[in-house]
Amino acid sequence: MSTVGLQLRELREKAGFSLRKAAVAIDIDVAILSKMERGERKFSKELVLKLAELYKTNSDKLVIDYLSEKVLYELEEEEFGLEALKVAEKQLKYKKNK
Amino acid sequence: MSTVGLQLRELREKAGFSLRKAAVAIDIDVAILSKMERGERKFSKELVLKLAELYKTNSDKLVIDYLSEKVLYELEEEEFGLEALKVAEKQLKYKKNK
DNA sequence: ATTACCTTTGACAATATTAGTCAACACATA
DNA sequence: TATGTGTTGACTAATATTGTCAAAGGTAAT
Repeated sequence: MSTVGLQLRELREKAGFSLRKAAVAIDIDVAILSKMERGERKFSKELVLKLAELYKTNSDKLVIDYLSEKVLYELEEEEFGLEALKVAEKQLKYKKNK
Repeated sequence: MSTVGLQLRELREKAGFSLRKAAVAIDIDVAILSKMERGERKFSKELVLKLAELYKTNSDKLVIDYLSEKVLYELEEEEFGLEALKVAEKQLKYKKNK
């Protein structure tokens, strides 16, 4: 399950766009959008932003979830995934204070 | 800087392997190992494990750092990188208890 | 100064992964 | 039937990753 996909599907429906209309509006093939919403294909950040704009919604949470999914994808099945995340977090915090 | 690269370089030197010998032992081109140790190319997990074994050292920390680097690479320059990590962590913890 | 190592570098080819295109399908409804 | 909906799979194109190779430059010993 892709939460970004589900979120964007809901947003699209609430905004009254058909899959085709939305795809045309952001200039991609309808097949791609269909697959992305269902998690069969990964989103790109660019498309997440375009869709958020199209649906007139704030993109922050969407982007965060998008990144989170990307990270989890890399860590799936990894025994030390959680430890790796903690190390990454520490490094990132440190970097921010540079 | 790649901490995995640096760590593996130190380990190699302590174990008394030349770059060439180590590369031969794990069956890769010496150029690749050279680049990996210096962070010019990404390691694969498989190679990290092979090298750890070659150097007779525990691989856990190396793997964790390897994964952490991979994750940070995806998040570099991302405004919401830290938030994404936290979401990912939460999801991973949840998943572990399934 | 040549031999024998070492590491680094860059150009190139091979492969794998990801992204995009397209046509057809199934479903519903006017 | 005609129109609009979303889904699917096969195919191609583009991009990224990996592997190969030859050559360069360094160091040390003889």
